[in-house]
Amino acid sequence: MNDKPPAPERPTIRQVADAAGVSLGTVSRVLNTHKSVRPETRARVKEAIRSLGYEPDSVAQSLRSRTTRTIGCIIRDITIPTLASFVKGAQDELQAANYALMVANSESRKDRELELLSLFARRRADGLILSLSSEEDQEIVEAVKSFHLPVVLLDREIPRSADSITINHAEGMQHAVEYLLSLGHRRIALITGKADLHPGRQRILGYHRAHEARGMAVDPDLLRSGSFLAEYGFRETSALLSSSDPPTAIISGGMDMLSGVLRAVRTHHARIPEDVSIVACSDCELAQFVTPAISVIYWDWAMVGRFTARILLDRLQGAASPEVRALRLSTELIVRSSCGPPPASSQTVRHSVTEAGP
Amino acid sequence: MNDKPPAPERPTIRQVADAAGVSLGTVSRVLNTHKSVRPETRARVKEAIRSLGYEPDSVAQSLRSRTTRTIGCIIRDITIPTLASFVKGAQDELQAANYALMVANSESRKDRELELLSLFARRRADGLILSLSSEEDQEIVEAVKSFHLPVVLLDREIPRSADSITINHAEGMQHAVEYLLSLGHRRIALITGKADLHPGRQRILGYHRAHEARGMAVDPDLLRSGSFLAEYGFRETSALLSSSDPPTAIISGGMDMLSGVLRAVRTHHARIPEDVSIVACSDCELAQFVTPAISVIYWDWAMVGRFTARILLDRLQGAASPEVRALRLSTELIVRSSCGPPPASSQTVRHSVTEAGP
DNA sequence: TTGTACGCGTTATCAA
DNA sequence: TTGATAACGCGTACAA
Repeated sequence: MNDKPPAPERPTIRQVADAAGVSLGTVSRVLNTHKSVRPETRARVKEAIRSLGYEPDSVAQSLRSRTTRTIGCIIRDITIPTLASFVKGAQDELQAANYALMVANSESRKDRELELLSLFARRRADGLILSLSSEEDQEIVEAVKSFHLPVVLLDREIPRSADSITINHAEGMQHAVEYLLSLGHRRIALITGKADLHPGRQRILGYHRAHEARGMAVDPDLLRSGSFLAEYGFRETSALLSSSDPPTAIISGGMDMLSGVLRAVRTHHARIPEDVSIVACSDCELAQFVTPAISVIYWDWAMVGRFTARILLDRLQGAASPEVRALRLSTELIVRSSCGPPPASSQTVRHSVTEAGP
Repeated sequence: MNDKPPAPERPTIRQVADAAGVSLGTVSRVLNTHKSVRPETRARVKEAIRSLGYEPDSVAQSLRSRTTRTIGCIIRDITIPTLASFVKGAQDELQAANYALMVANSESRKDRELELLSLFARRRADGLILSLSSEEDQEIVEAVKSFHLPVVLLDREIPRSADSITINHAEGMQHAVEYLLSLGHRRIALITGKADLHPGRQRILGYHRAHEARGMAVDPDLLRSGSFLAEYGFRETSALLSSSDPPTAIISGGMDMLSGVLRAVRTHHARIPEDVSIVACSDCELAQFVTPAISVIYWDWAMVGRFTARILLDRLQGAASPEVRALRLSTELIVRSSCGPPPASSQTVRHSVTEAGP
């Protein structure tokens, strides 16, 4: 019966059936716990499974079930510590539900994103977690919409087209600016990404709100909105610090921008917080262990990951309402030692500039 | 012929064939560039493919080809920045060769590792990158050996059973210790993992070699070999600093241990490098941006990732010799500001202790 | 050069 | 309760 000389390969359900002296259908029923199997045969089949070390081939299962139990995830760069935390959180949750996560780095490049999107399509991912470089680019938005799969956008919003989980950057930024204002700062710089992406847009919003709440005008020169990269943080911090009327506080408005900002501060031999106060967006080892420790707008990235996975799993298990879900997570201001009152010398300068505002 | 009412799904090769008015075999030949296709029909098929937006289903391909173009990777924790760099490097290389990488965190737990190993088996990974928690545990070693797949061990060695890429920690450590000795230090502590794992074992070896080369005995109390975790670094650093005869230099012998060591140093209000010199193993943002910047034993993790992928790809493409390959990467000592001469007060103490050695 | 038919390992339907 | 059989989508001998 079992005449297969060159078969050192993995056993199939067929071989288990032969070994147990039953049909392949019966083995399948045992595996999937269909009750209609006599206990006696069930035991015999289980024994055969054990002795052969049989494990179902998930590729074949996928072909049949039209489901891969695989989630695709496109992020900027897994090397960014906060994103790694996110990935881990999502992965833990997904793995517990027997799903695998496949992560890919886009480097924020549109071509890579489109490529990866089609990669995940070919690989028949069951769902997608996306943190794309644009919320508006038609090609990308169309590509996302064309997926008839559960998609969760991470810190992005494409209204009415996909579930999303976002951070309340506006609120967090407003609190941070209010805090700096309360310390006496009147020239607070914000360096962040462009307003065409949720995080940049919301941070700018919060920045404005905090000023408005005090009836203060915003000096547009203090608002640097171009990129989230550390390199941009370095460049703009350098420019700000060497300007004729430098800020007394700088907010590093990107999750991995802080190193660039700190590098510039050191290059300019500015002391923190004596010469300039610093606040960063999202916590990291660097912010905690640098001296002085940097105050941050905090949220739990791993939890965001778990939530994201939950949303996805709910959709996949049909346990979700048909409407688009949009979760928004609050932030918390963690005060450390990087903020103090503005240097006394800036007091006079301050006024002349507030007047020079728009 | 094409009576499939509810078919808003992805087109199959079948539908492409119908659309082009050829048989399904011909479409397959076009897709796989089998030359024996008349240019005219080839064009017609390509047009059909384009207009239907057809993409081959890689699940079905996998079932046929018995290959998934997927590599499994088990590491301790993707959250460790250095490992994230490794993963990224490997991923870049693999993606270029049209392979996908599936990463899973083991938290160094044996049960998780076995579980993940069997997960990757079920999912029919084509190859594995493993950085396991043990090189000796029989159950694990057997599980690894039982895979008839290309496997590359990351910074681990199981002789004669799988390719491996390791870091020359012994050499790196020896240089680091020699450097500290040359600064005048005579009581240099090393905190690292157990000797049952390559990195710990090799670091301890290098530590001993550097002492031997100077004819110096090693005070066993200065060698703390228990774990690579930051928490262990914190504990042992605390213990060392509050001992009656503290070290004048401490080597943080784990890729993500530094934060723990630094935390302990600060808790004890010790100044770096005035009171204690510090060297870390493997570079990271933290080491670079903390003040003073920490000297490190450096190697390029992303390159290790790319090499690892290369080894794997060579095997998968049959372009590798049958013998087991064992690549070993050199390290480089990056001197920053965390090391200086030992404090003068330690001079007298030093001698009494060298004599008290084993 | 092109079409047909089979098999990859499952699950599910339908008879027995 | 169980066994035979038809898909799932693709690649490939083999036949035409």
